[in-house]
Amino acid sequence: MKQPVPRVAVPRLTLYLQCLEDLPAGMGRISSEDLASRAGVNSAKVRKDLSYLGSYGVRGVGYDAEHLRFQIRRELGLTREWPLVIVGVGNLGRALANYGGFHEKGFRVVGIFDDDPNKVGTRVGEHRVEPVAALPDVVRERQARIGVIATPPEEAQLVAEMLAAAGVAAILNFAPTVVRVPAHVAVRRADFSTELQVLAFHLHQGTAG
Amino acid sequence: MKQPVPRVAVPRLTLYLQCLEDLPAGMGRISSEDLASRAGVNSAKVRKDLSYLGSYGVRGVGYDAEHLRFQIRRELGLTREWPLVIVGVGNLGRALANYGGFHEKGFRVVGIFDDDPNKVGTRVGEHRVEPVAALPDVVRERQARIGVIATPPEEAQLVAEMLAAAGVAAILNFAPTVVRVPAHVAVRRADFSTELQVLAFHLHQGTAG
DNA sequence: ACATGTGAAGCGCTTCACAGCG
DNA sequence: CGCTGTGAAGCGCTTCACATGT
Repeated sequence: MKQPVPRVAVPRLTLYLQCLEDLPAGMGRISSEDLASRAGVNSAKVRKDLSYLGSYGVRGVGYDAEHLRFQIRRELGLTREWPLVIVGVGNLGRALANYGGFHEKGFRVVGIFDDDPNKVGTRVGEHRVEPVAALPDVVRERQARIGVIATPPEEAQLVAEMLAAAGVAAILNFAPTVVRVPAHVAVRRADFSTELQVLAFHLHQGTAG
Repeated sequence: MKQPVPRVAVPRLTLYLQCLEDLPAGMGRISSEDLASRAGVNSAKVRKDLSYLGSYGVRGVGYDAEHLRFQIRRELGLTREWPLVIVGVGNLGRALANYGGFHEKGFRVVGIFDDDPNKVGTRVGEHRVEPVAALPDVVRERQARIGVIATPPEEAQLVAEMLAAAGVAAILNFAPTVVRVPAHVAVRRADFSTELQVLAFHLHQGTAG
């Protein structure tokens, strides 16, 4: 029967979701085998992961692609819209703010902040940059649940504390440093150099045993 | 005795490395307990992870911070420099190219590419943007081992194939799509929306059971 | 006295292999 | 017949708890 989703299955569900959205138009159904090969995992894992959502496949046939998309989105909590704020308007902050897929993926930018007077008041995407001092009020008023840190590393800890104090429940930290926040706030690192270093390790293993 | 590093320990080693680099100046040694609390894991895990490198701690005392940094870097293969190329000069590509920590972290940008004629020839960081058509030759000549995809999703698959054909051994894909490459090429996704969706799931769980 | 290093137990995820069902 | 859904076995990682060493 329907069991709770294991921690490690969550990123895989987002992966399947991405694969389903990249599917050629007119592909109404898909087998676990096909989805597995697109996602780069084995089919038993796909079936097991999908079984955590419920029994939405048809034996002998496969899964209805659109229905499956909806069920994954439902399980991940993406059938509502999560308000988020972005702090830091460098190239990275701009790249994030201009990301086109927010609505489609279940998110909405409700504020973007920087302390550079040359940036405050300018437009980025559909938003006007506000001073960091305005962050606490904005987070509360617009009910932001997620804060994205796109500042230089020196400012990341302070921003994390402001976000936590203002009441966000989760932080995505792009700065190459480790921030400490109260236990009730979830933090994920999205660090470029971590990713590169993991790849370097694989290459290193390949060459040096 | 010294065992091979488990897959899942690799990102944690990079995390410890980051914590060690953020240490207050003049902190010559550190205990597993202290490092664990900075990294947000438990101390037994730190000790176990560090034991994969060898026995570099002193019982009753702790670890020499600088020596430990070096040993982690050695194990990850960061005592050499890995040449990489960046494809796509949008805000994201620029953010990546301007990342200041490449040399310190063990990487070197040897080329940056885009197909927009308005961008080719312009400078980004210390590099001049080259046309994507030049990618295969540049990768070969400058021995790039890693390719970073910072293009729109529509172009990601083609770029991935070019990188693989040109001989990179690893790809870091920032585009929100899944790319397929020959099995001998390692791929990591670094997708903004995946990270947000994982956080959304945690928030969703917290509120809805 | 104190913190590391580590066998061993415990736990959760992966994979297998096939029963179940359209 | 074909593909899903799933108990059960297998595997690898985490955590414990203490022997080890300074």
